[in-house]
Amino acid sequence: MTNKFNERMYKLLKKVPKGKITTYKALAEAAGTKAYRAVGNAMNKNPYGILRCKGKKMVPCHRVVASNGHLHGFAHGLKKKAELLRKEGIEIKNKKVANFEKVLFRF
DNA sequence: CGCAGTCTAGCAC
DNA sequence: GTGCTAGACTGCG
Repeated sequence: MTNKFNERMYKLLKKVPKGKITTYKALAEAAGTKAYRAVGNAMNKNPYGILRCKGKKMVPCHRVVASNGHLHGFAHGLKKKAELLRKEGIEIKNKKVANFEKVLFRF
């Protein structure tokens, strides 16, 4: 039905600059909801996966982590996402964001 | 660690 | 079309 929730997530996610990340909580609250679960669900089940980062619609789900900076079971492999994040300047340590607070983007 | 709260998508009837 | 289940979460006990 309404893609509004989805679009909101993507928009907010796109608002996150490179080398920065955000959390499900931040996205949900920024979207005006408390459904942190729905945020992750939208990323996973919806058409804008990380693989769409080909220059069109870019939804860097890998830039979204749990509230504690921990990389929760992403869809395409935590390892891949960890490397991607590291490439953007985000340090990953044991599947967690080392400098989480430093790279965390606040809306 | 386990339960409750909140929302979307998918499958069943 | 309506109803129930599952899910990449968070907060509290």
